[in-house]
Amino acid sequence: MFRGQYVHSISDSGRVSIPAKFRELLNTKYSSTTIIISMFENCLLAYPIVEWEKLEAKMIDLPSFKKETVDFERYLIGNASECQLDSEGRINISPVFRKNLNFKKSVVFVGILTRFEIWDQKSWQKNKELGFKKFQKSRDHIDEI
Amino acid sequence: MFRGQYVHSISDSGRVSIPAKFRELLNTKYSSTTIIISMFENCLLAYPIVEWEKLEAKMIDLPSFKKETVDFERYLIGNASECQLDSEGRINISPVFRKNLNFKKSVVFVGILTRFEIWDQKSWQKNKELGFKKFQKSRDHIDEI
DNA sequence: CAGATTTTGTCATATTTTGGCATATTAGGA
DNA sequence: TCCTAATATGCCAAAATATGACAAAATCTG
Repeated sequence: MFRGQYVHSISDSGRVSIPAKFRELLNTKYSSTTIIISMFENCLLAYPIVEWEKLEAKMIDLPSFKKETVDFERYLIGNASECQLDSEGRINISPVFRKNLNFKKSVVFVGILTRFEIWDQKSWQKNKELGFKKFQKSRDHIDEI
Repeated sequence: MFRGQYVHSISDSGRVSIPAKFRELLNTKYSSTTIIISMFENCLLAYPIVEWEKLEAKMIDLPSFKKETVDFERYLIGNASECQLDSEGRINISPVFRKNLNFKKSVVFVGILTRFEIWDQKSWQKNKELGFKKFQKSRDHIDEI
């Protein structure tokens, strides 16, 4: 499972290395270093190809013409792009993504079970206190755990 | 069961040894010295991998994109990291954790049944009086015991 | 098509993490 | 209270990791 936070620096050309722990998981559990990256709220969302395909399979079953489905799919699929890790475990993040999310010098990788997020470090910091408050609030709704 | 308090010192690189009593429990009851640590309010939360996976199994069934789920998982899993005790019974605590929780020289291990907490010694001292007040208040809400 | 610019692959190196040993410290028993 | 065994921790060498540099390849532009 993807877990934890890692801060990496990103080059001017948008190159960044994926945390070793995540690479290992891709190699062992997923036997593939191909990932799909798409936009999410203030961050990028990255899935191992296998997990992404599960997601697509579920999306295909959503009611095609429902407004919410169209909006959801257009955003998530429309922004998706496939990446291959290179021999050093790095990927390139396109100028479009970097511009939209304000990626500057450092980014934060955040592992969340079957996927991971990529944040600009400053945005992540800003979201931190908010994140904790949100967590506190969410706890009341997560009665099952 | 994890019980009791132990004060240990933490190296500049974030290395700290787990109390022998806890290690013994991991070996005997859990047959694994892999633990997951995550941030919680003012301290780290540590679970034997088996106990943690019970939590994750529940989390994986939550609706992935719902706001409450994202907030909850981003915080709890995003802050989690897997640790293998080394041959000397030590783990590393990442710079992110140490910074957030203000871990200085000494930390306190606090055993709580199926998990244990790790506090910065000073924060632990500070929270002591507060802790008693909170305990007093909580008593009225614990109906099951 | 030629030159300029960007992307990619490879190597080198600084930094961090890990493993193992040796010593200091603590706890428990006689 | 002292002795012994267990435990914690400092230290150093070895390995892994992140990232900067640069040349080769690919792509874009006029």
